[in-house]
Amino acid sequence: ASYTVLINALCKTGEMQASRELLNEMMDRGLVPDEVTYTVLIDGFCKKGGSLGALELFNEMVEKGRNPNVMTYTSLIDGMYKADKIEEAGRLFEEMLCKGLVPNELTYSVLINGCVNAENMDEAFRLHDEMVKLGFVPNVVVNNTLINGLCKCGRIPEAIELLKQMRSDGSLPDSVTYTTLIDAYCKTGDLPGALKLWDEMWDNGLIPDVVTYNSLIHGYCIQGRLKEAAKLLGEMVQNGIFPNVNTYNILIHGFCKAGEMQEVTNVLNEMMRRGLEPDHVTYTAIINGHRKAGNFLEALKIQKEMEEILSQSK
RNA sequence: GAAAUGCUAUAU
Repeated sequence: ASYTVLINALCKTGEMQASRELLNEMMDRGLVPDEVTYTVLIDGFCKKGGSLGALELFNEMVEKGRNPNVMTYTSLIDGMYKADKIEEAGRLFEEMLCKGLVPNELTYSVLINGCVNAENMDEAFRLHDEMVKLGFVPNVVVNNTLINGLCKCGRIPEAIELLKQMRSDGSLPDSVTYTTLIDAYCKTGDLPGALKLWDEMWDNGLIPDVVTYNSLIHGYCIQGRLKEAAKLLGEMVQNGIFPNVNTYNILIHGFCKAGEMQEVTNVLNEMMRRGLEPDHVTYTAIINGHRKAGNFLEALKIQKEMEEILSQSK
C-alpha cells in the first residue's frame, strides 16, 4: 500500500520511468503488486506514458495472476479512447462484461466521453439511456459530457435544453457546464450570448475558473476586441485566478492574427515574468504571426529559438 | 492507497 502511494505520486507528476522502476524494485523484493498498484500505474501510463505501455502493464498484471477490476478497465478504456484506439476500447469493454464485471457510473461516463470525442452522439445517448435503465442517475459529469458533445456538433439549442433539464432533474449545473456553453457561444461568434451565460453563472453562485476566463478571453479575441480581452486577463488576476499557458497563448494568438506583433512581445514578456514557459503552441502562433505580417526572417529566427529551447527543456 | 467532463497554435 505504501508503494502504491509513492507510485501514484510519481504518476501524477508524470515521472513514469521512475514509477515503473519502483514497481520493479517492489518485485525484486519478492512482493507481487496488487490490482490497485497495477491500476494506478496503468492509469498513469494512459495519461502520460503512452497507451502501449499501459496495455503491456495490463497483460503483465494478468500474467501475474492479478485480476483487473472495474477501475482497471475503466482507466484503460479511457486511455484507449484518448489515444484514438476506439476499437481497442470497445474490445476491452466487451472483455470486462464477459468477465462478469459490472460497469459503474464512471465507466459509463468514460464510454460516453469516448463517443463524444468521436462525434458519435447517437451512441453517446444510447449509452446514457442504457445507464438510466440500469438504475444510474446521470450525474453532472455525464450531463456536462453530453452538453459538450452537442456543442461540438453544432447542436447548441439541444445543449441548452439539456441545461434546463439538469436544473429540473436536480443534477445542478456547475462551472464546467457553463464554461462548455460559454465556449460554444464564443466560437459561433455569439459573444453577447456567452456573456448572458456568464451572468447567469454568477447569479447561480458559481465562480469562473481559469478555463472559464480563457474561453471568454478567446471570445473577445475572436471578435477582434483585443483590448477587452487583455482587460479580462487583468480582471481574472484581480479575482485571484491565475492565468495558465493557454490564457497567454489565446491572447498572443489574438494579437498575432491582428498583426500587432509589438503587443505579442509585451504579452510574451508578461507571461514569462509570471514564470510561465512558452510552449510549442505559443511558438507556432508567433511564427505564424510573423509570416502573415510578411516578416519571414523573424519567423525563421523564432523557429530556431523554439527548436533550441524545446529540445533543451526535454 | 486507484478511475470520468470544459479552454489555446499549425502559413500556402
